[in-house]
Amino acid sequence: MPRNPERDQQLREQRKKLLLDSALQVIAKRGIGLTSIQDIAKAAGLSVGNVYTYFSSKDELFSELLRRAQTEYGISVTLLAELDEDPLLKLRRMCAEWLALETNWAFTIILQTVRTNEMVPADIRQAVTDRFTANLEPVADIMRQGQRSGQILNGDPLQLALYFVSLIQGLTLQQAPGYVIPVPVNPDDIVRLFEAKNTHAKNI
Amino acid sequence: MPRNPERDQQLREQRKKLLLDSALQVIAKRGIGLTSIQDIAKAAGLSVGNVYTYFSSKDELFSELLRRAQTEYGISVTLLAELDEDPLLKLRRMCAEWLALETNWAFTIILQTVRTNEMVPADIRQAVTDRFTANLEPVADIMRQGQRSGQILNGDPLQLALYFVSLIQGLTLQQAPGYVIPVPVNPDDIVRLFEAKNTHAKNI
Amino acid sequence: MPRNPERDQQLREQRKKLLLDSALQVIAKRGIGLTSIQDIAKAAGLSVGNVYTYFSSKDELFSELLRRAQTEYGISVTLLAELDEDPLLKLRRMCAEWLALETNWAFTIILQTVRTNEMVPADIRQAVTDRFTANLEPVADIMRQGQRSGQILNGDPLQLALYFVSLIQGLTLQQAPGYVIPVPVNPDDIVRLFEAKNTHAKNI
Amino acid sequence: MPRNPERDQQLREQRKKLLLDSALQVIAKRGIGLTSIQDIAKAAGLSVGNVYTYFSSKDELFSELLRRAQTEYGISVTLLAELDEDPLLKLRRMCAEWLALETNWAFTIILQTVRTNEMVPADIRQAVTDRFTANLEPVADIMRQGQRSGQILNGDPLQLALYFVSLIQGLTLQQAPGYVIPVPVNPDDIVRLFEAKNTHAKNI
DNA sequence: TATGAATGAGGGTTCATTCAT
DNA sequence: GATGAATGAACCCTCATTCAT
Repeated sequence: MPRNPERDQQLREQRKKLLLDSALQVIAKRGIGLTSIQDIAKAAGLSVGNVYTYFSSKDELFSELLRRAQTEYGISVTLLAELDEDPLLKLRRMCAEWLALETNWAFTIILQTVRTNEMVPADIRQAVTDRFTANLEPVADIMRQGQRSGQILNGDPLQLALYFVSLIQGLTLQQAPGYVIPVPVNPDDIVRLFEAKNTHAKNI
Repeated sequence: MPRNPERDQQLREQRKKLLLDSALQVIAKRGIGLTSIQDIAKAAGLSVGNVYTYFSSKDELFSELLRRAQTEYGISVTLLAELDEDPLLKLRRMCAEWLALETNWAFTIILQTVRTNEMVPADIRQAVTDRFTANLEPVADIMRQGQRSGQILNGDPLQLALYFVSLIQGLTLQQAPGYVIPVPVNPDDIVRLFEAKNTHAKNI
Repeated sequence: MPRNPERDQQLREQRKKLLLDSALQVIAKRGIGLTSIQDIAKAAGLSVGNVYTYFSSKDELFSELLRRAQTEYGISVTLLAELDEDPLLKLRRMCAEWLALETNWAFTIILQTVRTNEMVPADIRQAVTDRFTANLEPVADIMRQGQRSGQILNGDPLQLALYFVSLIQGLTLQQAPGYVIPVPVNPDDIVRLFEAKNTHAKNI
Repeated sequence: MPRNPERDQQLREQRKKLLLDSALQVIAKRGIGLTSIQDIAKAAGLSVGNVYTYFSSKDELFSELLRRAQTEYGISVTLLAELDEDPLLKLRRMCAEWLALETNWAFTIILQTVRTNEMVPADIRQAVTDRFTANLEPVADIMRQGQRSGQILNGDPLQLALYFVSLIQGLTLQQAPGYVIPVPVNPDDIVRLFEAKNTHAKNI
């Protein structure tokens, strides 16, 4: 199989993805502060020096990790919003999926770390914040859909979206592995907070 | 003004408080992982070595910082719960106060960081989690009060308390200084999520 | 000359040996308590951080240093014991060789320091003590050989070995470079202490 | 009781002695490397700063400690040498006393540390070595007495004294607390090494 | 490209010594 | 004199990054 620029580029992308996935795994286990390039390289089965072939710095790797995760999340929530389905069910699915994946926990931590850490370059912080804000839109859409059908509370849909996402993220952060708060968490109960007041009355 | 043991002790306490306050400021800016003893000492105007006159290690300082903040918060929310006042108003107050103080922002970040950071020793993490859980109780009490008067949603009060606190903390984390998400946050709207569905209808 | 794993391993071993030799030199001069990684690195012409590429900690380096020295000594004294030679001559040789080499002086100092220094972790101390005790055996063998031929004093051979080794080590310690005690030291005279009382003249 | 210069001087001497004794105790327990001014002060029930009222530096304290110990030892061994007693018995007593006191262990370690450590100022090292050499004299005297009575081996008495003292010190160093070499040590057996060859024959 | 040794800055911590009270 | 807080240098160790092979 002869080398060609296209195939090289493909391999490069594969390696980058491998490194990013490995990074997320390690961070999920060790926490962001204890994750070194060494750890990531080992988890990916590459050498330390080789990591720098694909990412110019640790910051760039983390930044790229966030970019991809946020983009993926944005796509997935946009698709969800566009589904022809009960809005409340959509919220429930978001909630359940988010709380289920352990990697989301790591991702949320990285997100917060980057957004609250002044050591992170301003442009990266800005980019992360912008994507976060943009990703509120599809959630706000779901809220709007629910409001139209009278299933979801009135009020600024963007605000509701922010509350919903903040609640989920807040809960995610409580789930530090091994130190769980002894209170059950239930997607249905969470979604219920956003249901319109007279839902039941109506139904009855 | 000659020295005496009492005055010495007083000065000691003052210095400890100064260091803890400085630490809070710095951590809020840099994040816990990047906050060095050097930073704290500089912020407090002391030498690095002198920090160890008051705290035997960085861990102890952080642990003490959290202990104090959580204890203070616990007392304040307990007092709030015991007030003879509209439960919804109590929630509103909690919410407003929490989102108003910048120190709460720093404190929330530290709290989350400690609970999610493997660099923090396990026993400290456990202690923090335990206090966090204990501090849910007064909030659950408020929920119970509201449920008895029909003002607050039915369901496990402890769970509702966890949701409420998580939501506030989640929102707090979004408020990174300088990179605010362009969505207004309103305590009344937040409390509304926890109101009983047919409150108004009933009352009317 | 391209790199390959074998050659890498070889270089690694060379570097380790270089570091251990440098450490021995420095410790001999400064004493174990005042020898820093910095000193060792400088003596070896390497950077401080690089030392940790080869040894995971200062303790491990010291421990390895002792392990090698004691193992080498054990082999050499075992070989000596097995020689087909006059036992008294064997003792004389041990004595002369030991007092002659300056590295033995350094080694003795380290040995004693480790065994008497609470800064050294307990397990390392135990290992050193165990090897020291084991290395008494070959010397005791020599004593037994001499006792069989009536050339060496009666009594517990292990005890005699301990006395012999302690005497040599005690003398070694007196030989601090530049501050020598003005008393001549003579291997023959030392060995004479262990000769049987009425050996030759009387028996013949 | 009014102050007067004489009494002040007395108190000063008492405090110095207290500090030196405390230092020896602590060193015997912790080892020289782990003994800090703080430890010594605490053991003596004084404050850290106050130690510097009596000794200008840690080095001076250690140096003074050695000076006193060596002087005391010198006096005691001189008295022993002048006793009208069997020379072999004298050696036996020296040996037994030396190996019995735990503080002698600490003292021997300090002695060796100072003599083999180039960080110690040259003049202190020289002084220690000189006193050590001087203290060999009384031991040599005992040897001479024994040689005159035919009880002790022939040869340079000073050399024999050095061997005897080195042997005792070597054995002392083996007795690191908690890591004892499993070989019994017996003063009688040690003295026997220095007995004249045909002692028994003669006696019989 | 791939490797991992090498570097150097920085972090936590200790401790002899000084100094204001 | 007595106290213990304050200082600053030094120590061990880690880790992002570079570089020779």
